[in-house]
Amino acid sequence: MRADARRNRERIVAAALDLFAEHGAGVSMEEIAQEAGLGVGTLYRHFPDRRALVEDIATGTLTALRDHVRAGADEAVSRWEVLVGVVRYCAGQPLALITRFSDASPKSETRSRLVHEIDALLADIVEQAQREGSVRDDLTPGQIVGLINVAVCRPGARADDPLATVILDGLSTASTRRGS
Amino acid sequence: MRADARRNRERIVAAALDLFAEHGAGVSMEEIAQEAGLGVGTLYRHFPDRRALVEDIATGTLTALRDHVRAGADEAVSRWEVLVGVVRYCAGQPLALITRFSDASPKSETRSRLVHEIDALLADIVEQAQREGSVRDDLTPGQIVGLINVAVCRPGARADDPLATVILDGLSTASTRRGS
Amino acid sequence: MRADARRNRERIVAAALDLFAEHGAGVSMEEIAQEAGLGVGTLYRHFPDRRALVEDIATGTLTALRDHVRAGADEAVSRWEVLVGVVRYCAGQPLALITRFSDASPKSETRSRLVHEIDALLADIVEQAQREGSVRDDLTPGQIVGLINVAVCRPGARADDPLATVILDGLSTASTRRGS
Amino acid sequence: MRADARRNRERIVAAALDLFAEHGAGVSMEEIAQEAGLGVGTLYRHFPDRRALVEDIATGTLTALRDHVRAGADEAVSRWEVLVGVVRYCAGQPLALITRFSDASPKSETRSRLVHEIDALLADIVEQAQREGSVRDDLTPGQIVGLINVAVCRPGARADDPLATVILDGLSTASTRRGS
DNA sequence: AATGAATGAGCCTTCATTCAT
DNA sequence: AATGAATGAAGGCTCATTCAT
Repeated sequence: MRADARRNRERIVAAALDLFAEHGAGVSMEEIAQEAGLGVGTLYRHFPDRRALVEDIATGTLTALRDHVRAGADEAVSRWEVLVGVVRYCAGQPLALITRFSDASPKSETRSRLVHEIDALLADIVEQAQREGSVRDDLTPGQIVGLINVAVCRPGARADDPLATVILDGLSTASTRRGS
Repeated sequence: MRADARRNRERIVAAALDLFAEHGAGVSMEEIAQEAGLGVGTLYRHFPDRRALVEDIATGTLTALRDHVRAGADEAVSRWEVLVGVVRYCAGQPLALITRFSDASPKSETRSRLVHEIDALLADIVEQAQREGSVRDDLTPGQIVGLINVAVCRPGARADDPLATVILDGLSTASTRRGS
Repeated sequence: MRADARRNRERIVAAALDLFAEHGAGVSMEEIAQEAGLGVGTLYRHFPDRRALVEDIATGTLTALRDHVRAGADEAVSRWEVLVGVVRYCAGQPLALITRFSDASPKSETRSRLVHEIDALLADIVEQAQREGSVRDDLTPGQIVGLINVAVCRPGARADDPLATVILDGLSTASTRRGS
Repeated sequence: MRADARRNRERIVAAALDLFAEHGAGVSMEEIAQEAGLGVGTLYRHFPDRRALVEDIATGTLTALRDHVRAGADEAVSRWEVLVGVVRYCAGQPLALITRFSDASPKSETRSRLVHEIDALLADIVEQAQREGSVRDDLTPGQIVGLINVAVCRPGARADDPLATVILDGLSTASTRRGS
């Protein structure tokens, strides 16, 4: 039964992820439970609170992102490729959630820490990319990380989002735009 | 009497604007009425519905923005200055509201129309700016408008927002960055 | 409408009093509202909380009792008559409430204070009664007050409750019982 | 296996007794099971119902009391001593339970029968005590039993409860109080 | 037989909306 | 026309009870 419980937990998270992504943070616990094919009680057995559920999803999403960035940082490819990989990864996720949630709940300690970790990792990568000459160096790494966040952490962001493309393109030194 | 009514309506809108900007979209009708110094009944005399109130605020904000952009377009200054003016104007508004509302309600016809109008006006200005040589032309006007929107229509955006600065700077041909 | 509101508040208290007395403290807010012929919302307009309602009832009942005891203390009759009057008064009330509530909620400051006030008033009266010779003096006033409380503050206590009679009788020096 | 089952049943009853006595009747089945070191399922194997559990506890407590009273009645000591023994016995039990439960559930047939049996036994003893001259005879045995119940069946009653002492003392003819 | 996960009715509470004054 | 009291649907959460393992 441990297996069953775990599966149910996963179902809940998946359902919540879907519903939040599609209908915003206003979705009711009942709806989430229903989408997961379970009773409310089960949902509350796994998460003591609505906040706990939201927190778990946000934390989970952010942790996965952090781990992805870390993994990317360790790969033996150019820093530029790493950055592009991160953007692509984010675009494949319903990261919109993170943005949406940040209004509602008072962002836990854990969540803030994760966000900072991710930003720090990204800033490192950007800095190295600047040194390797693939990213323009007239902006600070912090500014560039800000741009990446905006490009990627918006509701509705997608892999082929023109905005992401534009921003990435605008950061690259490889760009041959501009008469020059 | 008519004057009184108008004043009440304005008070309501102002109160709602303040509260939404400060405490998010969760504010109750009662709170809004109270902030306006009125009873709920009076609020409902002016707005049949919560949706109507929100819609009115969003529409009003967007209409003002459109008018501002139009007025800017008619001024005899460089298109670049017009763009900078638009960004500054937006930054002074609690435009965050627009973003916040866009999640909740299913954006009315009117609202979509206004957004399109604004984007079209901006695109025109951008195109002219590209012709006058003040904005880089390796991006389509549409892409650039997208960037401007992102820079400006986020919760918490401000006039001195580094991101806005960065994006504007990135769009300008005047920039001396990049060895060139 | 002020009048209406007041009447509704009174209806709520009366309904709660009835239901608590009859079915115990487990009665739901919905049931209370229904008994009062009102919607739940109205109940919550008058009492922010279940606790607030319970507290209000308990406090009201105890305040009335205290005032009654005080008034009795000021009357120019024998202290014995005052005691009998108090017992009769209590027996006419659904004082059972007080007892029942004392388990459930963590008895507020106000409530404790009222209980102490009442006990102190009664102890004074008892002491004077002992001096006037109408109450046996081989028990301390405190013990006697304890007996009175028990006689009177039980679920189901009534004016003609034999137990109250017995205890009063047992306290009186007038009793000619006991062969002597 | 049978032994195991019996032990579990006893654990459940003991746990419930403890928790009810300490935290009131609001304790959940889950908590009881946990206190007993068992799963809820096991609890429900032994008691089909919450009512069944409560009933069992009440019945058990009352049966034990009845047996104790019967045993006392058969002893070759003065009836007065028997009465004192009963009061002491009760005071050692969390008899408060009985009182608390009497509000909630509609007291079963069995329970009413036991209460009547006990009262009848006590009334007999009191009557004999009156004949033996140790208990005042200006009250009916029924009234005296009522007093004893009140002295003893209250939440928080203890062996050295001043009220019990006072009442017992008040019933005794041995008392030297009152000038006489 | 024991376990604890799942269930869902029911409770407390909030808030958009209506309506009597 | 303004007010704020009344309404009740709906949401979050608990807990007695059932059931799969």
